[in-house]
Amino acid sequence: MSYISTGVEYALHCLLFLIDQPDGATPPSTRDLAVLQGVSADYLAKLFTRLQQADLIVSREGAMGGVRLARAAADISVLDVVVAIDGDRAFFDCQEIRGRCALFGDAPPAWATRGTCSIHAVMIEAERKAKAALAAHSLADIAGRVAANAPVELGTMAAQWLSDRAARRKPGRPTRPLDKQE
Amino acid sequence: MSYISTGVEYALHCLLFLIDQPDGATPPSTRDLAVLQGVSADYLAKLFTRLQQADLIVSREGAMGGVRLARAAADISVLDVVVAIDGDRAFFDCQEIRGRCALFGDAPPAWATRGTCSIHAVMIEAERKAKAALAAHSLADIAGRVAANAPVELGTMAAQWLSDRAARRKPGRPTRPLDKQE
DNA sequence: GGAAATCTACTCGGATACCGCGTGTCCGAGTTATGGTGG
DNA sequence: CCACCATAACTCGGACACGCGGTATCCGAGTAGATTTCC
Repeated sequence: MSYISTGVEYALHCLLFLIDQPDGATPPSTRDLAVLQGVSADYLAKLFTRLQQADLIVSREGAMGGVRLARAAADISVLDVVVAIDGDRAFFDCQEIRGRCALFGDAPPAWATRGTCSIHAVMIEAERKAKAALAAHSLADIAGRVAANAPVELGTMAAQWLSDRAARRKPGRPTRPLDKQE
Repeated sequence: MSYISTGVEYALHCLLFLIDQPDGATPPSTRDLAVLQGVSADYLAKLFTRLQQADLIVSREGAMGGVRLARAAADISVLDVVVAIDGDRAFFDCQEIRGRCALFGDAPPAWATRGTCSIHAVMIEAERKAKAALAAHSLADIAGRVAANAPVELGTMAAQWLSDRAARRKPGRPTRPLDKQE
């Protein structure tokens, strides 16, 4: 399976649309974002709770609630999102095979299990290189590259779509008496 | 799950013991290696067929057969082993979410799906960094680092163990007539 | 003494079982804004 | 006019179903060396 889950992909795509949201307006809901991206709303909601626990977003509960970036897009790295969604799962989990070597019988000598396994060390180094690459890109960076390849009206189109969708929410409309319904 | 399977770990540990095997002697069998490492023999055999398909080892079939490195340990990188065992599986498989965006309706415009996804590009870069790190280490490098942390007699102990084990193989001893059994 | 038969120990590859985990769904609980209702 | 209530739209989090793929086991087929047997 791939190292980076599709959950991370969903989250990143959605987070890009949270950039440049006006501060006062009602924030987009996770359902709005899910429909916008064509992904499962329930699943995305679960992903966003993890983003919230990692302090990448702040959420407002209740009607007219929603979600917004916790800090500037330039201060959220791709690695932040990966760790928030997938946890800091290991690139490679060492089974400590060196201790099981038949040369040692049942009791491996101390020098055999001291320090980190030489093979493991290589994997750790590769993992660090990969994570450094992920940490080097922020949400703002990616958004800039997306904008460079898209027509200028994309930003306003997205903002319009989200605000339309927010305006369509109608909390607290009790079911009208039947005689007054149209 | 982790990106690098435990199969790679098994293979690497075993390959280290194939370094410095004398050329003329009977090569170690995969079962020998499995016992030496305390690992499932059947599973390891399956792994070694993949190493053979990747031309990292050469195998000799039949009795007194076995396995040996196909080239110098300095010319086999960790990445070679990873690719041979796990295949070149993707770090991240892009679902092309950008094409599903509700802004586009059913027909995403050409500019939206042209080139590689900006998010995917970041992942590809991280993957290349990781693979470069894996490619930078050879079997010989690792063996050198293992030897540096172990007593000097480790090498001869391992060679002794393997040649003892090879000597114990007794192909072609037919079951003796009952009257001659002890 | 040499050829054939026999037996053992390999590699190779397919079939299959097990199981953890990523993906996705469903639902109840708690929270909050809105609109209607009654005093 | 104001307090209250019902309702809708959220977030949060647990429970659970499903399927894929890594790990592991088993077994038959083919191959090759060693030993015995037989001519």
